[in-house]
Amino acid sequence: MPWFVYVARCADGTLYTGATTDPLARERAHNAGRGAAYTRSRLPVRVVHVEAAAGRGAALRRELAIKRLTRGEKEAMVAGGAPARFEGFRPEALTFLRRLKRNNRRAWFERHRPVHETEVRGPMRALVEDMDVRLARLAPELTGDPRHSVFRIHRDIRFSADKSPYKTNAACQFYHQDAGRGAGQDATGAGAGLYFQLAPGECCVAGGMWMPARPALDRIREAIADSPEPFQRVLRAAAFRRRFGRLDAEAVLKRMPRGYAEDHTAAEFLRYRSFTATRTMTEQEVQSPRLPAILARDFAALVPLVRWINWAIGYQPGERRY
DNA sequence: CCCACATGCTGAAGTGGGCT
DNA sequence: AGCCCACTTCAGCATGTGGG
Repeated sequence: MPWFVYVARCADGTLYTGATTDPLARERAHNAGRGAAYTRSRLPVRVVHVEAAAGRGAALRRELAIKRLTRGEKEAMVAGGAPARFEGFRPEALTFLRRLKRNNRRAWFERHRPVHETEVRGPMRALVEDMDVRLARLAPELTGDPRHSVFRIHRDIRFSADKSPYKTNAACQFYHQDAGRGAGQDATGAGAGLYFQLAPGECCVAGGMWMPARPALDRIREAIADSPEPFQRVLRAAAFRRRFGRLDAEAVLKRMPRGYAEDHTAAEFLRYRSFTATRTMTEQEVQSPRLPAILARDFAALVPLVRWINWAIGYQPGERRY
C-alpha cells in the first residue's frame, strides 16, 4: 500500500499537513467535512503538495517533519522553491561561509541572512531529516531533528577574547535518544553521537564523544582499563580503519591520569580525554545530491565506536524505529 | 612539570506556553 | 496562525589551587 504526505491550502490561507494512502480521496473527505477539525472550519481545502513515502511509518515521520517547518519554509516547499528534500549543498553555501569569515560582523550577517537561510541552514535541516530516516534502520537509538540537531551559527562570545559573533562553519549532530544533546566538559548526561560539518576546506564527518564531562570520562576509562580488547577491536575494524584511520589525537594527556599505571596494556587510550574519529570530506562530496548516502556509509563505520562509548556510559542500542 | 578540579564571568538567539 | 514574553540554552574562557 503506497503512502503519501500531503499539504493542503485551507480557505484562510493556512497550510494543513497530513498523511494518507489516497490524497485525492482525502481532499474530498476534508471538503465533505469528514476530515480534521482544523480543516472543517476552514473549507474548502485544496491539496497543493504531495510526496510519496516508503510506507505508513515513513509517511507519518515525514508529516511530523513538515509540521515542524516554519510557515515560510512550508510556503517555499509548496512553491517548489527551496527544496525541503535534501539535494546537496550548492557552491553558494561554501561561498557564503567564506565571505562570512571575511565579514564576521552582525550588520553584514543581517544583510545576508536570506542567503544563510536558503543555502546553508535550510539544506542542513533537510539533510538532518534525510539522515534521521536512514539512522532509523542503521542505529535506531541515534536520532536527529531539524530543531535540535543543527548547531547555531552564533558563537558563544561571552568570555572569549575573540568577539567575532559567528561561526564560519555549519554543522549538525545526531545524538542518543536517551542522552542529553550537549557536548563538552560542561555537558552532563551527554552521550556519543555523530557529526557533520560544512566549512570551506574543513568539511568533515565525525563520530564518538567530544570531551566527555568528568563522570562519563571516568566510566569510559574504567571500561577501557577493565577490558581493553573490545574497545581495541572497534578501532581495528576494517571499515573504521579504512575511512577514519584512528581516534583523533585531541587533548591527549602527556602522562597517565591518576590511578592508572604507566605500563597498563591500554595505556595509550587511557590518556585520551576526547573520543572522536574524523574524516575530512571534499567539496565535491558535500555538494553531491548523494551526500546522504555517503554520510550513511561513514556513519555505519562509526556506529561500533559510538555504541561502545554509549555502552560504557550506560546508554543502550535501540530497536528498529519503523 | 602537569593533571584534576573549582569558580566567576554574563550576551543573545532560540524556544515554548499563553493569548487573540 | 501569529504575536508576545519569560525562560532556557549555548562543540566556553581564564585563572587559581592542590597534589602526584
